[in-house]
Amino acid sequence: MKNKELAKIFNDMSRFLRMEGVAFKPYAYERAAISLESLEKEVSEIYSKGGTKALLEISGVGKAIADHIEEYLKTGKIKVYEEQKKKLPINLDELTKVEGMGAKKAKILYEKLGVKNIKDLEKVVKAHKVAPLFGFGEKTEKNILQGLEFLKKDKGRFSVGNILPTARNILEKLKNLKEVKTIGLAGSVRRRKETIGDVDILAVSEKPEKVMNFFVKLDGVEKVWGKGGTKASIRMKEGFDIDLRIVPEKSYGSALQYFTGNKDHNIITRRIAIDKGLKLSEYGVFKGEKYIAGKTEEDVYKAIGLNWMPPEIRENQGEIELSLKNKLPNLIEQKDIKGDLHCHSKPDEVKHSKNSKNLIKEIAKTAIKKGYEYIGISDHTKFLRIDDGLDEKGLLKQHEVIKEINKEFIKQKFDIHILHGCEANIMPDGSIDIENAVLEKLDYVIAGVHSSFKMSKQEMTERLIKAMGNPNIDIISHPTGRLIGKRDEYQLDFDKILETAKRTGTILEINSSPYRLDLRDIYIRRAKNQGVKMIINTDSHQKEQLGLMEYGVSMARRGWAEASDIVNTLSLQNLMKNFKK
DNA sequence: GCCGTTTTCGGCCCGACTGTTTTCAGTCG
Repeated sequence: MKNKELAKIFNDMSRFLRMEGVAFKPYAYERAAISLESLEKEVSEIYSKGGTKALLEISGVGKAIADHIEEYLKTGKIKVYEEQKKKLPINLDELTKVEGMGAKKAKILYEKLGVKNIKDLEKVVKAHKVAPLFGFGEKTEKNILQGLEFLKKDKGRFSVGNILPTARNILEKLKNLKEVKTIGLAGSVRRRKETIGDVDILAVSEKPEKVMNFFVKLDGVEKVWGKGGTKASIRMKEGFDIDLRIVPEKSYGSALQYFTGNKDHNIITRRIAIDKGLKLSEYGVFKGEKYIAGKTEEDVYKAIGLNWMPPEIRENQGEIELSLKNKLPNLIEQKDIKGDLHCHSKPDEVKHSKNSKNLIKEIAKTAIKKGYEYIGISDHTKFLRIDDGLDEKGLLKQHEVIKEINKEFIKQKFDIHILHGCEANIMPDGSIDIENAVLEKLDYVIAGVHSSFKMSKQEMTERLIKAMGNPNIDIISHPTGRLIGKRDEYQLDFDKILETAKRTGTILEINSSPYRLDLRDIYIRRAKNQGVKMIINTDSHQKEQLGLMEYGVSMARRGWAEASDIVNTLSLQNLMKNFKK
């Protein structure tokens, strides 16, 4: 993990240098940081095997930075960095999160007003001490204040599950304008990041003013940040921003390429262009003044010697290297999914109502519409009293109900098979809240942690390892327990979890709920690399939520998963082979 | 500070927009 620590330090050093007005050096540190972040090997390992000479092999690392790395590995500190921090003891990470605050402004505010962090910033802004400063003004002060309030309200980022439907809606409205020739989403929404800062939309139009005027007057616009000839930016009442850019038709592909990739991906692609004697910008690929490509993304990547790659992986995590070698993964797609095994019905109906079949039938019919081959009902179990968890008796009764529905469906020629499972609870000691004798009778069993989240890393790891050792537990639901923006993942030795999953043949869930998205991308990639099987489920509590599958699939794609890594891409028969009994 | 089919010096990703200025710096993506 030294790679990450060093990357952060070099990023900080880069920003310090930028604040001092030093030219070009910041780039060098930034590049080294990017390089370290995407390095596959541990830098400490590289150093222990080959010394500073081996460090020089890392791209972006030269003599000075190699020395810094060596110093850090030996002493845990880098002297010049510590000195920089002493000279300017400000929390840059925090301050630059405020919209409109960059490194230079932060430095001035520290020197003139002693601002070290967000709290200080709020104080001086509210006391109107900022506006009179040279280079600042009334508007800047007001913008900083708004930026601060925005950060407080929702931490500045929104769940992709909240953003995507609104974004699609607006896209549709713009698409209907006759002045709009082509339009599409870019940015982190297109990459399907779990949280989105703002939405980027790109369009081609010969009458940009008309499109812009329509855009800033859309329903739900709270504020217009700015509107120029080719770019406009609005704040929606829901609290997030949307940027619209109008580009020439021959630049649509290059603009899409540029506004989709994350920063690192773009820096690298532009550097690759330079190495080939070309220039890549949002306007196209150029050789000198001459336009070479830009109309489509495919053209752009091809012009600089790369293969087109799916937006979800454009994060400089090795995709560029693989693209050069023609070895990009064949990512899983929504159409590969053959069923959803984490669907809740209303256990209450099973216990009390005579019509307990109805909801399960509705869920199954929704699944048929989605083209699924199977659907799994997996309700909570008895420990979760608040969610009407089923006890052993209830589960057995539900099992009979589902058997009957399957028989009815066969008669009526409904083309789906309903599997019966449950989502049992993993108790703090790793035991399960339902007797094995009953679990055995079900088609499959999901188990998850729904209580005591604050255990030590060792305890929580042992808790899960014990559950995975249970021969009746097939799937671990939402394995890290995080709730996006609300609750951190619990402490877990994920390497040990992967090792155990592999050894015991336990499947890890990719939970599609936009509030969970758990496993997240980086864990999916690690699971894939270890050969651990995964399943993408919706955890739906209403039949409409079966549609959340797309978020799970996107997360899986961000984790580089292919269909072969995900068991619910298999036919029913082959799926069953992945269960323990 | 780093790098090299423009290779040991000279360039580094790049353009739009805002707010402050009065020709441009800072920020963003």
